Amino acid sequence: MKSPAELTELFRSRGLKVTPQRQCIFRVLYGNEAHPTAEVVYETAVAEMPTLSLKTVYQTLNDLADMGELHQLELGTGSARFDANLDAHHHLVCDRCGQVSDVYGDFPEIRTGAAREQGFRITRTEVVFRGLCENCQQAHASGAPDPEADLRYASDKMP
Amino acid sequence: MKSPAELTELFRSRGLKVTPQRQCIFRVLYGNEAHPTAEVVYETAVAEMPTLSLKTVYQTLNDLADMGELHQLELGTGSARFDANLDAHHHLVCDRCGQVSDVYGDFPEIRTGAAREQGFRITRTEVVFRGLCENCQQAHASGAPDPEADLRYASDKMP
DNA sequence: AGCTTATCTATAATCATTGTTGATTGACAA
DNA sequence: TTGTCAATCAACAATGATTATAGATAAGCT
Repeated sequence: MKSPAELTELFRSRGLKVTPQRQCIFRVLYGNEAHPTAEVVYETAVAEMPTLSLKTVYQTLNDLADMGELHQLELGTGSARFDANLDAHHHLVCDRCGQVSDVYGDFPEIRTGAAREQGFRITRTEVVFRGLCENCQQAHASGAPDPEADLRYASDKMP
Repeated sequence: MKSPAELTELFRSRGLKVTPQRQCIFRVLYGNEAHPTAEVVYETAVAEMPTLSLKTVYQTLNDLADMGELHQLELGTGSARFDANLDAHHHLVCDRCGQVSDVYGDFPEIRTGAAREQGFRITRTEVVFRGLCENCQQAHASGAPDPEADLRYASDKMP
């Protein structure tokens, strides 16, 4: 995704105002590869700017997504996740903890095989791989008692 | 998906009771290729059985999904959609009206290409094609004034 | 610095879904 | 077929994610 400085330019050029709140959100997102939810972005940003509201986070994330500077992912993990990585890539989703990671790989056969299917005009193709991440495989193998545990889809804080 | 009679057997064999409400829901789902939301299943079923509650629909859909007799899809269209088609297939989603249709096609390269990625154990691979359906392409081309119109994600009634 | 207008916070509303509860109803066995 | 008990029903309330409303505030241009 673009740097905070570039996003500042972009917002100004579109007639949108650049507020400290928005800049704080830009900083949280920049280089973030954790696919955070709006809530997680809010928690991270509020540590730096305690008066920030969740609504502002939603608004800014939606603005960025509308401009194509951020991708919104709906992966069935309860809430939308935002992806600052704009390179062509796909996703790996853990069914147990909800962790999302990136998979690089171009699959030309999907595009050629399904092109112009049923009169549709296809603009994007998303591939989602689901299963268990390394940690959750171990937890499962070592007889973790409750696979429906509360940690399922626990908020994954970013580093 | 299994026929209402087979589902009746299956529920009994699992110790679940087969109520008229459940049978009504089985009938609504059988052969349904419209990927209905819970709300749409409810609206269809309630026409036949006016006392049915939405909660019962959710409960039965979840029971069927837990048994693997129905797939729950999270496609970012606002609410979960239920897919009675258990054959291996993927989905085409219209960004404008939310219509979902099936795409058959086996893409071996995505399995071989991404196998055992980053320590993950992959159990399912879903491919989602997004774009505009035939109707919405026309609406867009003919200068439909409001692409954010209310008909976006309108409930798609089934035949 | 002042004006205009977008944005901010806070609060409340909405939507999809799930939990709770008392009444009702299947399935099974006698 | 009828009694029994657990499962299910419907109505209501609660939850979690997201969005709308409105008055106060501040960005950006002049």
